[in-house]
Order: sequence, then C-alpha cells, then structure tokens
Amino acid sequence: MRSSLNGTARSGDRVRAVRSPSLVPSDSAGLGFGSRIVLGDCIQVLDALPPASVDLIFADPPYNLQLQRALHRPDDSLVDAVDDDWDQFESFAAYDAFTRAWLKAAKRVLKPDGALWVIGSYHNIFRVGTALQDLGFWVLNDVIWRKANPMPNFRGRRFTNAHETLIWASRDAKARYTFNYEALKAGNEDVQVRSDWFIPLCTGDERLKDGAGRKLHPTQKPEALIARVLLSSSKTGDVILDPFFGSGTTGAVAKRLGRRFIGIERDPAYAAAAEARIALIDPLPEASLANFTTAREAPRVAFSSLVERGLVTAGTVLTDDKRRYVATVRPDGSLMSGPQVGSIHKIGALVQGAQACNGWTFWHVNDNNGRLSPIDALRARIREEMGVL
Amino acid sequence: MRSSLNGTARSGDRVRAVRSPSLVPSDSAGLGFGSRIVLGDCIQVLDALPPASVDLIFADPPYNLQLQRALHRPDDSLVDAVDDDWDQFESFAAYDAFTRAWLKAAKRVLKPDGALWVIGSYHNIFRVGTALQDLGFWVLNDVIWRKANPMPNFRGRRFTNAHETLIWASRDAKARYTFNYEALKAGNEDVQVRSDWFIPLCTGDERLKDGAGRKLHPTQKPEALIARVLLSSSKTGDVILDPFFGSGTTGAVAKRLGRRFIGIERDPAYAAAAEARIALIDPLPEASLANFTTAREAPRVAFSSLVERGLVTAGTVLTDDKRRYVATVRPDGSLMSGPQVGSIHKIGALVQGAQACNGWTFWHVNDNNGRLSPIDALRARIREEMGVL
DNA sequence: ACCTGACCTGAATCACACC
DNA sequence: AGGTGTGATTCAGGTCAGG
Repeated sequence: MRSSLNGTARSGDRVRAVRSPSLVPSDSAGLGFGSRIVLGDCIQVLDALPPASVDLIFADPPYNLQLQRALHRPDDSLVDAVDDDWDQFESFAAYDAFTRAWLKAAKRVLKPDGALWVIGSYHNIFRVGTALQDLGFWVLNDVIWRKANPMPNFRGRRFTNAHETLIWASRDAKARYTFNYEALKAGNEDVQVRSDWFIPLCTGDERLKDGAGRKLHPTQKPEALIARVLLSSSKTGDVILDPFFGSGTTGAVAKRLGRRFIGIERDPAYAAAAEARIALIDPLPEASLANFTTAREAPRVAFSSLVERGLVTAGTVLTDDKRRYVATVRPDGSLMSGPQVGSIHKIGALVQGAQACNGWTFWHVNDNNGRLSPIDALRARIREEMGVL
Repeated sequence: MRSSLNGTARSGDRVRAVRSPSLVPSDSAGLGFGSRIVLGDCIQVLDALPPASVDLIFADPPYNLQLQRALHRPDDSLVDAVDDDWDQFESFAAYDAFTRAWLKAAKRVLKPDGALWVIGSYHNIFRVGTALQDLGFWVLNDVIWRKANPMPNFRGRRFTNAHETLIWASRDAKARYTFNYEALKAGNEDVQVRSDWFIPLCTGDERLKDGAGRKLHPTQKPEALIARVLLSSSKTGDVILDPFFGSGTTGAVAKRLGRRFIGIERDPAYAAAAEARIALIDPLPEASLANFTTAREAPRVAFSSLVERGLVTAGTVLTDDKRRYVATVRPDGSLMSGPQVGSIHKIGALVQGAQACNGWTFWHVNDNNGRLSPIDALRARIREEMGVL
C-alpha cells in the first residue's frame, strides 16, 4: 500500500504534487498560487519539506476511537461508524508513538513564530496534548467546538458527546505567534472571542458525496470551524499546512481566505476529491475577509438551571394557579408527584391527566406576599442574564 | 466495612481527622453521618483507607508546578526524545509522577463500579487524562464547564479562557457506573444533557472569605458545578471522596444532597474552614432526594404471566400500531407468526426484519372500543399490583 | 408557492440479568 | 464465568415527496 502512495516519486524525492509538480509555485491545478496537495505518508512528506517554511499547521489526526460493537438507533437503524483502517491502533503506546512522530516532524517545518492547531476528542486529545507539551510546543488555548447538532447518546448511558477539543499551540514558548485580536473582537459585537465556539456539523450541500450519494469522507469538518481557526491565527498570504488533508477542507478555506496551503494526504481518492473541490473555490475579495459573528445561543433554559442558581430551591412545592395540584422540586431539576418523577412538563400533564402541558406556565411558586407566580417569570430572569430575550 | 473507614488512624500516623476521629461513624462535627475531613497528604491518606470503599471521587488537583517539591519520586516516567528541553521535561515528569501516584491510590479505594471526576485546565488536563487512561480508567465523557462570567484576557493575546475541562471516568471499562439519565433529562426540558455545561463562577456570598475579606481559597469551585456532578453520577447515601478538599465545596454539596463524604486536605486552615462551612449546611428534605425506579430498574414481568392472569387470552391476535403485522398468542406466552414461534421480542423483530424489537411497546391488543392498546399497558397493571411503578 | 410530515444522518469508546 | 434472551433507548437539521 505504502509503495503505491509514492511509487511515482523520483529517487530521493518522495514529495510530489498530485498534479503538475513544478519547481516554482504555480496554479495549474486551480488550487491557488503557491498551494499544493502532496500524496504520501505525512511523516515522510514532512521530513522532505524545508525546515521553518510553514506559518500555521492545522491537523485533524486519527482519533483512535475504540468502538466495541455495532450501535443502533432506537428506531433500529445502524449508526455508520468510523471504523476505517487508518483509525485502528494496537494500543495507546502505538498511538503515542505515531503522535510524537508526526508532531516532531511538524515542528521542524514550522517557522520560529509558527503555530499549530490539532483537533480531537477525549479518545485521543489527552495523548496529543501531552505529546505537544513534551515536545516543547507551548499551549496557547484549548478551544471547544460546541456542536449545534451532535449525534445523541442513543442508549442513555452518558452525556451527549456534544463537543470536540482543539489545541492551539505555538512552536515554543518564545514564539511571537499571530493572533488577530482586534479583528476577531470587532466581528464579535466588540466582545473578546471566547474559547468555546458554537458551530454546526458539516451536513447538507457542504458535505462531499461519492458517486452513490454517500458521504465521501467519514470525518469532514465544517468550513466555518476551519475559517475561524485561520482567521484568528494566520494572515493573508501565510502558508497553512494540513498533514491529514482528507477531503481538503483546510485547503478550501485557505484558498477562499487568501492563504496558501500544503495538504498532505495518503489516500489518492481523497486527494483527488480535495483537488476537484478546491478548484471550484473562489477566493473572497480581500476587503471582506475577517467578518464573522458568533452564533446566537439557543434560548432554551433548563429548569435545573433555576434550581442550580437558587431561584427555586429543591424541596419547594409547586402548585398550579388554582392550587389544585402539587409537586415537589428535586435538586436535579425534575419534579416528583407521589412516586412519579419527571420533567415540569411531564408531571404537569400527569397530574391533570392531560396529554401535554407547558410546565413553565402551569407550575407556580408562592412569592413573598403569599401570591402565586409562574416559574416562567424566573426563567425570564435567567434569560436576561444570558443576554437572550 | 464502614467502621474500618475511620479505624485506621494510629499514633504516628499523619492521618488524622480534624476532629473526633471516633471508631464509629458519628456526626459530632456536624458534617453529616458517616462523613469526615482527614488532614494529611492525599496519597498517604488514600493508602490508609480500605480498598473498594468509595463510590465516587471528585478531584480538583493542583497544577501549579511550584507544588512539585512535595511530590513523590518519578516512578515509571517515560524517557523519550533526546532533544527536549530538559528542565521542562523534568517538571512535566514530576507532575506526571505525582498525578499517577494519586490516581493509582484513588483507584485502589474505588469500588469496582466506582467512578472518578477530575477537573483541570489546559495546563494539566492532558497530563491527567493520559495518566488516567494509562492506569486503566475508562473515560466516559469529557465535560466542559463553560463559565458564564470568565475573566477576560487582559493583554488580548489569546482567546478568553472561558472554560475548564472535567473528565468523567469509570474505574475500568467493565464498571457498571451510576448515571442518573432519566432524572437529568427530566430537569433539562426532556432533552438529554450535553457534555457542555453553562455555569457561573463562584462569586458573591458563596465565595468563602478570610478574616480580612479576601477570598479564602484561590480556586473555589461553584456549588452548582459539583452538584451537577454528584446528581448525575451518584446516588443518595453514596460515599464521595475528594482528595484535594480545599474549601470543602464537595463536602458542602454532598451533605446538602444526602451523600456521605471523605475530604482529604493537607492545609489545616482550609480543613478548618471547610468544616465550619459544612457544619452550617442543611441537607435538603428527604422527599426531594428519594431514589426512584427507572424503567430499566423496574422488575421484569414475563409475558406468560399476562396470559396466566387472563389479561391476554391464548389465541388473541396481536398487531403493531399500524396493523401491518399480526401474531397469535400461545398459551405458554410465546407468539406465533406463520410457522415461527418465539418471544414477543423475537417475533416482533422477525416480522419487521429488524435486528431487535421491544415486544412490549410493539405489540397491541384491541380494547373494548376497537382501539389499539400496547401490551405494555397490561404489564403496567401487573406492576401496579406488585406495588412497583 | 408554501406547508407538513416522513425519512435520513452525524468522529460513538452507548447492557445487563439470569442461568 | 460465559452464553443467552430480554428489552430500553435519540436530537437537530436537512432532504424530499405529497398536498
């Protein structure tokens, strides 16, 4: 397999562009001037690049998921798992060795003031972060990608795995890394951008499909995520390197944002799809580059947050407006009526024998004057604090 | 077993309860029955506790590298790349050794089905997560505490560090850990709780002050955060251990929520402040804390018992809710569909060509009005008779 | 054109009691 | 202790067909 990846390379030159490996920057593949996709093993390709030649690296390495068995949704449909060969490692030690090897090679090609982003999940991100630190990278932030629409936990055995983690690190502690603070703040209603980013998954038209209409790549990232990475920590004209290029999202975003890129990918099918994808991208007019706003928070408020903040205390007895029914607040934000436990809505429906009930308007607390006040009034106070109306 | 929890203090031990190290559980310090604060080094105290005696551990370990002079010698630290900055490697190695030592000691005192939470930031959480995995803990989720009111980044050189990371891990991959899924969902608008939690910092009256009005402890965590941890992954009466007790937030929340706790703290001033703080806590009313039976835990009912009791008679034809499939009840409680005979679940799956099927909710009978009613409703009547809801 | 509802899908470490 | 059978469990958002 490995030989086929670079079998066309000349002796002593394992680095080759998918197409037109010219010696000067060109754009015959439509990737943008100075940009290219290189087919091959990422460590070998990195080792063949000149040292200190890259401004920023974005890496989406294998996560080393350790899936035990098939998973079905409650409707019995099968979850399309990431079970590709490239994500299989024998042990944590094997994964660590792989991680240290590519990080070390990546560090060599970074300019002295360069920086690196890596994305991962709890399966691998701790290994990556530890390796980074051991190799002398200097962590600047860990950033949370909060998924707007994550896959639920179908068996109800854990919290919804609703985020992934990115680590942003400079080459070393002395590096004068790029951070476009003012532009980010200006695009964020004049508030500093936080370390938690709320961005939807890559779905719909943005998701690349194969000939049969199936997803081309199992882990394609949303362009909005990469755009925020590049806009925050690179400049126009910078060279961005992605050692696990996959479907080429980094290249697509880099081209659109006026950055150059080097994408390394060992699967020829992915590399070809990426090339075709990126060729269709039109760079944005320079004037328009740095505008993004953070997504609005979902205005949903959990009853449990009222309990957490002490607006309603556990043990409080709620009633309806005519004091016909009662229920007791539990510390987890559920309600109890006799032996029944459930949400404010479920228990509201249950005590009335109704199909459904809006618990926010149904249930009331006694205010200081002995008058009843709906819990919805308390929710409004939380929303005010959140800045959401 | 419970008496042995506090029967190990001997003269010469550095393990000592702050007050009243009695041989039986007591509450002379007002901490709640079975709860206590132990003064001493966390590893030594952990080693003196009986094995497999703790349900849940919550740990907020130090990450300040200056604390390392008190750390233990490196045990199995990995010697790796030769070009690393030696000083830095040394300090990380010392932190790793400390982390592995306390995690190993913590694992010993956990019950087989116990679990552990650790909180940290990008300075230390990767080291902790790696050590956890290497020691055989099984990560269940990483959870993001999104701070409602984080400290801004004053110099404008990074993203606002607006979150901290918690790792929730069971003692090992086989552990049947506690997760109060239904109650959490009920308190969250009937939507399962995600891995990102939005909670304010500990400020105002909740923040403990010293005599001069300065904050008593530099990293006091909000009670709301700990409450969500304990409510999600422990039961009333469980023993919660906090090896870095500090200002005693874990104890305060545990007492309020009807859990027992063991707090280990090496600073007598913190331990004393924690004790005083916790003594003032009133546990919530028992009515709001009662454990309840979830659908998973409800006693099994055999379909044959419905037939035996005449709730369904042999020969009845069952259908699904859309009357697409039929099957006939046999006197032994099995179903027959054509030539196939099997359980309500097996036949339900078979007629649909599905992997699995919950026969209780799939199959229906015609009630007196000619409407369909799931056989699960009949099971509920049996469970009522049994006194279980 | 617009609405409704059925159907599909996403980096997932997703049982457990009983014999 | 290993094999077997029961039976509990999903959210947001997109597409697409049909009215």
